Amino acid sequence: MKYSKSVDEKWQAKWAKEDLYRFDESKMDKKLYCLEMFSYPSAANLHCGHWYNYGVTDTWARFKKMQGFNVFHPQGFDAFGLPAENYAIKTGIHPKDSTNKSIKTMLEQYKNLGGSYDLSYFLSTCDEEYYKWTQWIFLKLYEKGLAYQKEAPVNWCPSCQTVLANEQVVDGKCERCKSEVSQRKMKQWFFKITEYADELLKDIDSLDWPEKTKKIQKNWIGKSTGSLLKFEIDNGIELEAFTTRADTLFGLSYVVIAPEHEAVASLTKPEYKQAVEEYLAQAAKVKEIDRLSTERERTGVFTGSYATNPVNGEKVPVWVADYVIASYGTGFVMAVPAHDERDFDFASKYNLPIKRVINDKNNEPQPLPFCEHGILADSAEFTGLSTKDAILGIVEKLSKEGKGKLTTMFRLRDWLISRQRYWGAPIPIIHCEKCGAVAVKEQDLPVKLPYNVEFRPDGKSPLARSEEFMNTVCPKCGGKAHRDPDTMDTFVDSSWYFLRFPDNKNDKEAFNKEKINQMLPVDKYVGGQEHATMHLLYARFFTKALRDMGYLNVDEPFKSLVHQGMILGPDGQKMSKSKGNTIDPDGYIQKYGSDVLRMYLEFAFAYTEGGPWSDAGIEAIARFTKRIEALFEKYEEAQDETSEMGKPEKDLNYVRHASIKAITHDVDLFQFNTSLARIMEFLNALNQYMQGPINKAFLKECLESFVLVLAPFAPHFSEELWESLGHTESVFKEQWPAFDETVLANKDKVIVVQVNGKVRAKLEVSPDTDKATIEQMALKEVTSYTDGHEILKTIYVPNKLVSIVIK
RNA sequence: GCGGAUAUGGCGGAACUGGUAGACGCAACAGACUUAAAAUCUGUUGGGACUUUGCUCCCGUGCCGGUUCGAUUCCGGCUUUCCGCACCA
Repeated sequence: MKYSKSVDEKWQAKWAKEDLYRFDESKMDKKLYCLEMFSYPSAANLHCGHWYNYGVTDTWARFKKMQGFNVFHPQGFDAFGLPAENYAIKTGIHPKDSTNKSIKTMLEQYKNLGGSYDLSYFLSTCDEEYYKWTQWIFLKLYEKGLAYQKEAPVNWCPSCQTVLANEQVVDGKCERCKSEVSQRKMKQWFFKITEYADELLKDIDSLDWPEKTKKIQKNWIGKSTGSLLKFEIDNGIELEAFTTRADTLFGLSYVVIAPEHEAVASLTKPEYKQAVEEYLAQAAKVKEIDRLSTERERTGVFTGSYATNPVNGEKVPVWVADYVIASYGTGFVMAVPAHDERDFDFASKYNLPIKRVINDKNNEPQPLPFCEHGILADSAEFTGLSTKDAILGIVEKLSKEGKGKLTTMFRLRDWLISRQRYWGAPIPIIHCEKCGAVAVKEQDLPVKLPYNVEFRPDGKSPLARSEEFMNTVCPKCGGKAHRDPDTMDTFVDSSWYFLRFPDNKNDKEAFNKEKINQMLPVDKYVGGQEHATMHLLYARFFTKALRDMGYLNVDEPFKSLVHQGMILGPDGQKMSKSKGNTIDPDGYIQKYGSDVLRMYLEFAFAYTEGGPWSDAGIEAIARFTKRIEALFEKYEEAQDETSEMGKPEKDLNYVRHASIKAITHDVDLFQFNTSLARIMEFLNALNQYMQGPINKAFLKECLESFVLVLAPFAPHFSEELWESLGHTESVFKEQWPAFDETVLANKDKVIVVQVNGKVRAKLEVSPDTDKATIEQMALKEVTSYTDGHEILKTIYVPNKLVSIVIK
């Protein structure tokens, strides 16, 4: 037998014919939901990243199937999105046509990859049967007050001609096309994810996710505890400021309002109007990216107004400055130059007073600005208190007068979901002149995307130009009305697809409650870390919102999460067409077969790390498969020379069980590289055994164990080997092999003897030797080191070592 | 700036809860087979020392220090690279 691509094809056909990977909905007690983040349909071949994600995770899924789990392993497509639309603008090929064509070719390629998918659960987010329910969820969120429309400054990408969510802006640039994002005021739809900020934060701790991802998500939500303090302005209005350091209130020397704040005009005194207006105009011109820079010098102007310090009645000037962010907190802050770096710089520049009110923990004055916690100074009755106690004391005093309270603030903003583009799910809202924004009736869903549309983007959704689409009647009053021309962010589609998979054919509801409660959470979710603050956060939000609306009973969608690393070009650089260092997996499958590619990716890297592609590495795996073939050929020709279970048999049996144990442990943890290393060791032991007289029945048993542990790593190849051993059923119907602890325990142990921490001898002892005997043997072995020295103590670690400490 | 991760042979990477550092593989070298080469198989392979070439000794997991009988692993302080956040009050 020679493993090659034709072996792949043979078994792929058999699997399909047998429907081998069918999920059994009757055995829910053993269900295991294994999911890779679904992919975007692309016209190009699968790239290394796809193989690394889908191929390698498939090994885990197959392993679990052999362990007796009823594995649910679906496959689908995140089919809406900008690339298809941009492609349409360029070529004139309709997104629907190009997408469906891409899906077809990609499905064919997923087959080549040998994935154990049950395609009867297939879904594609651009299908009407799917986006109907995306729209339905929008309506539910709208009913619940979790979807709302507001006019707000939004991130505008001039190249994509659409608004972006905060999460899609990276360093002031569009995450997708890297164009500089500008600010525009527009009326847009938002999802109130901030309503769930607290729970989203709190539940992170319960997740089996990479610590780093949890940290990123926590930071993104960005909870900070502090207080809201009320400042009376001399024009009669009251403004609230958020601060984490209410203890510094006696050091207040001015307050600052953000330029975008609506109260700016009302509190600007006439004689300062010109200066303030000039400043606002100038601030508006500053590019978002510059404004984000911490290097930039802080600027501002005095408004002419004064605010009253709520704790002591002192009047302080009100300034406008763009170092205050309008969208965080209240857009209005108190400034304590002595104990805040920004305020210190600003006060120094504009000659504002700087008053020390915090000393260090030993109550010693420190150079300013001193931003740490400490002991209060010069703060009336609070002098001498610690920062912590002073915050409580001051806020308590203020709260009695209705001027302050403890609170929490989040960095997280609401999720802007409107997109001025065509290829997405239309927002199911109708705008009526009389009734305003009116929800489309549920029975009228889906709001279908019209096919005949002019794609040319001009800042408005292409749908806005489609008369056929736009013109409709108001569901409330029956009068003339028009549809919302925007579509939803594609992250909306992917925020619930894992809920649709288990019930993908349901035409009555988005998913059946009972079914989804049994199927969720996803037990193992595998995909890139770049989704830490977008997809993974949005999907959690949807799950919690749908739970609160009574559609399911799970708190978290993804119980356990794994991020695959990235496969780099052979030069160690990120693969990119412009660098010319891309690797096309297709050629390698043609040459070696898909199992070789899969095993190469598994063996060459730590899964969560990834690393540079190496032709020598894949060649090594090809040799590994050849060595296996050679072994099996040799076995077939071998004579049965002994029926004994002598030392060679016992040694091989030990390696066999030790390998099974190690592989079982490692695959479970996504440690494929070490798993394959153990399989190689097992192979080496088999080869060594075959050099002596052969007990053929025993050898066959060992070869069967070998094929069983190899099967998830090399599914096609293993089927072929399994068949060659005389089996007629698929190896994936077999149980994952068990290991025998007694075989492992009965092996002689090597005990290391250390003297003062250095290895000086090794003992080989039988497993039943007792501690006293081992210590005696150890002492005898190292007399040349211990002679003439006093032995202070002896440490014995069972099965491992004896450590002798001498003077 | 803040937060997190990372650092191990020529290379990819192992090392369970503090217990033989370098598993497994690549590359390299030597040998076998061959007229020869490729392929294959076998062996060696972290560095150094030697007036005992050894079941030898010393050094060695980014750097400096500490805890411990014993540290790649724990603690403190640096450095590198990568990542996240970044005027968040």
